[in-house]
Amino acid sequence: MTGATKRARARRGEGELLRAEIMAAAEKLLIKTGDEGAVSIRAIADAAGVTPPSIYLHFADKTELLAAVCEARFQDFDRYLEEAARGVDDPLEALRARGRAYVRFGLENPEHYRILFMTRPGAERPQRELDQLPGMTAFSHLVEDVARAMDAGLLSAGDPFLVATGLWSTVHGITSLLIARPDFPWPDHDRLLDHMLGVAIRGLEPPA
Amino acid sequence: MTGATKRARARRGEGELLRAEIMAAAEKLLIKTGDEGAVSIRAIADAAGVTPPSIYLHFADKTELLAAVCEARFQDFDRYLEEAARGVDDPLEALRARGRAYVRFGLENPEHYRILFMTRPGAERPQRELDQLPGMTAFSHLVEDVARAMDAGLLSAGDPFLVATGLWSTVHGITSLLIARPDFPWPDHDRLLDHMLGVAIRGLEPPA
DNA sequence: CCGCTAACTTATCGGGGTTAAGCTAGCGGA
DNA sequence: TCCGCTAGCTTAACCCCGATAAGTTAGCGG
Repeated sequence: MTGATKRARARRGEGELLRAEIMAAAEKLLIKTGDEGAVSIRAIADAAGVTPPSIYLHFADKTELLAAVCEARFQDFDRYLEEAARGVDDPLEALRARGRAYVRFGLENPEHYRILFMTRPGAERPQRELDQLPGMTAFSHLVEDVARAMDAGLLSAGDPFLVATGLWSTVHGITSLLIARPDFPWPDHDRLLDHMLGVAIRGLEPPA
Repeated sequence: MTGATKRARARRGEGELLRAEIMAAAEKLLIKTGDEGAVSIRAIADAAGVTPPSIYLHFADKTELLAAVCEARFQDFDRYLEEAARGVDDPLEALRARGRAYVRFGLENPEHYRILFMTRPGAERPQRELDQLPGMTAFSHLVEDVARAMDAGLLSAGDPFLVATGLWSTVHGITSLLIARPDFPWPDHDRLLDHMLGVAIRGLEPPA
């Protein structure tokens, strides 16, 4: 099954064009099949109208390709969360909006989410600089928001990094479980999420 | 690299012996390598002193084998959690102990945990009966504990199933993130976990 | 001693990631 | 105009994988 017509060779100096076309083909396959396993080097090459070894002219190996695809998608992540929190005055409501957006984004891009946040980075992926980690700017914004809420006295004072890490773990927990175990008899997703966000924020509020 | 000496054929009527030996070999490989990808049918067969097709006399396919291995390990799960909660009088402290034990078990069996709770069940694994899901008895015990704490007035009244699901998501969140993203600059694990359990329980307590 | 069958093995298929080596279009220069 | 060089690919191959069809062998019942 040859997917695309054979691609014409790029002109001199435009070899990088193929890189983008490979990523686009991989992205399309990843979304269409929703299964990392179905996104093979051969299938990607076929969809891009190219032979498999061509891919290695632009990516060291398959994991690097998939990482590039997922990270590209997750560059929208921070923007998406900021958008959701924008215009929400109450800092606690902003945190809630951010959490809801996080889960929504994960469920709308389940395979990207799975690859980035639910698989162990093999020994191949070297230790990356902290601020290079995908989603790190989004996390920084979360820490800032938590700190703001603490300063405003809406959350009890404490370590903003610790609290933000806990909130991240919480929204990741529900996101990843919904992705990994769709067969579980989940309560209504919004009801569960609102419950969890309510519990988390109530647990963080200063004692009355 | 031939791993084990060639295994002697089982005697008549004892064919089931091989099933256990295959699972033992797979379990050993899974723990030693810590990588599902390294646990190939061929490697398992080699370690068991058998040829690859023999495995298919006892398991329909590879996922069934790995599922059997992981579920066997997780039969200890419920016992492990109950043990941790036993003898703790305060129901809230019992919940805490249960949560801590959950995370500990996951981190002690990361690859088992990953396979069972961090991968999408493919279309191959059919919808299982609810009470056949691995870890389901452990979850039932959690629901009961939550209901008891509500009855005792230690948690505000509500839907025990919803609350238990939220607690599960919370401990799963920290467990799975610690497994999937060891490169993140985590706070001390115990500190983070205690913080999260504290927040969750405080958020569930009846208003003072 | 024969035959049946449980408990395997041999041989093979199609597909995967990856690499070494070859080909070719087209630009720079003479 | 033609040559050579090299960017941008392809051809061919290797070794691994999961899985299956068909064959073999050991040992018990008669």
